[in-house]
Amino acid sequence: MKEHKENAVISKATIDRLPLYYRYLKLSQEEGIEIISSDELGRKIGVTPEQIRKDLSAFGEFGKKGVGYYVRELTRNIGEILGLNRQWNIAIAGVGHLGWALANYANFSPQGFQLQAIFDIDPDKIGRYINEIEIFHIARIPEIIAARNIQIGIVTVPAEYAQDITTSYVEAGIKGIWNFAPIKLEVPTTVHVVSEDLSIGLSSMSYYLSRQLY
Amino acid sequence: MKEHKENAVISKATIDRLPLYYRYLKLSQEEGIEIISSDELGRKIGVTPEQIRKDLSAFGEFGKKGVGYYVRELTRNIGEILGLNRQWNIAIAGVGHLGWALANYANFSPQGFQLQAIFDIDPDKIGRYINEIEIFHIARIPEIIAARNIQIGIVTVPAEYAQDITTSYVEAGIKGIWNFAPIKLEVPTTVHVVSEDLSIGLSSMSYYLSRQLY
DNA sequence: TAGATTGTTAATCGATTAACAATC
DNA sequence: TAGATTGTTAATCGATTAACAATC
Repeated sequence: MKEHKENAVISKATIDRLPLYYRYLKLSQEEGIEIISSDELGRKIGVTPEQIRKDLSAFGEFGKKGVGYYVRELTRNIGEILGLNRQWNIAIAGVGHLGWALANYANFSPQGFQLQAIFDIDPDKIGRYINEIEIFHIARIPEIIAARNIQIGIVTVPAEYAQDITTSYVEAGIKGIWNFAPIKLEVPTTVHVVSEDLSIGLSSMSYYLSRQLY
Repeated sequence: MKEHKENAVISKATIDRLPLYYRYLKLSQEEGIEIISSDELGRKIGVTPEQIRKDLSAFGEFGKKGVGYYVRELTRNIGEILGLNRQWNIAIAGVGHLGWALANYANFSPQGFQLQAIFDIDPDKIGRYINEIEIFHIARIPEIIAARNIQIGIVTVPAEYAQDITTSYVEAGIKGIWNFAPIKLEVPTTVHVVSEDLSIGLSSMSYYLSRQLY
């Protein structure tokens, strides 16, 4: 197999599609499928085969001409590219409805994301457990983040507290923020922020439905 | 004021930024701010001023040269563009952790999104209420969607049931699907799907952190 | 060998950024 | 008037699609 092209700059669009490929490949692997073509994969996840081949080619040559991709091998390769072959320790700040839902999200662990701590400010919640993970007061963010080697912090606090929590996270050494608050977070360039702005989806839906409905 | 440019094709990127503008403008309005420049707005939400002006220019001329935008007027205009000046009736299918969180999401109603029904298959949940909204058996989707004039259906069922629920929704007359299941849904072209694929954010984060961390 | 499918280059498409005239 | 800021056109940048040689 060829070497990865380590120094090329990869587009964000490509990176956002890799998890899609990975997920479907893993499913195929579990179903015992050994080979898949870019055409087949593309049809299943809604991406053109050219796009898939282009995306993958940024990292190396994973397929066999005239044959397709070996599912097990490609899965392993994409997993490696995405850094999913290691454990990431994560924390949640804010046990509202959404934080609670995320704390219960089983989807984390299979991919190496391990919830290690939960933070809130409500005295009634502190000391309780969600799925065996303890809820701590937010004042303990510095201590716990460091002690448990947590790299990723989830922000599910109300918008008005989101920046403060983020700052605490960053000062505690967090390297990635998964933000669900509907504001733009200020972080140093060394910290990576992924924002899930849920209300945007609904509003854009409203736009399209308005135009189409009558 | 000038006429809107009704027949131009607007990019999806533009539409996805409008809710961002709208939200910040609404906040500004509540704070009593009367005028805002594209520069100021852009700084606050992390979009370049040129981009904002370009986006808005697709719909009309909403600003005053040398002055900026009247907050109240621009808010109203964007709200109109997005179709937020009317009520949208929505339903949720799947009362797992995420469905439950969304059912409790207060963010809906202020923008005219009104939760009208919840569906699940679990006999223990049927007949119960979340925030005064009743949980019905999914078999009643056709009846309830029609009776309550529900236009938008949320999908928070497990992946393996997501397509069936979607099909039920569509056959019942739903025009928009807000999908949280990690699969590609098949719908007629007349139905608009917005997907929130939460696990992608975490995986792409893993990619960036891997590259940066050591 | 013939058919299938990859990997990659070139062409196209679309979105962002720069620049600036218009004008408040 | 001078300074500020919009709206828009042109230039640039980036991402997708098309095409096809390579090869299994």
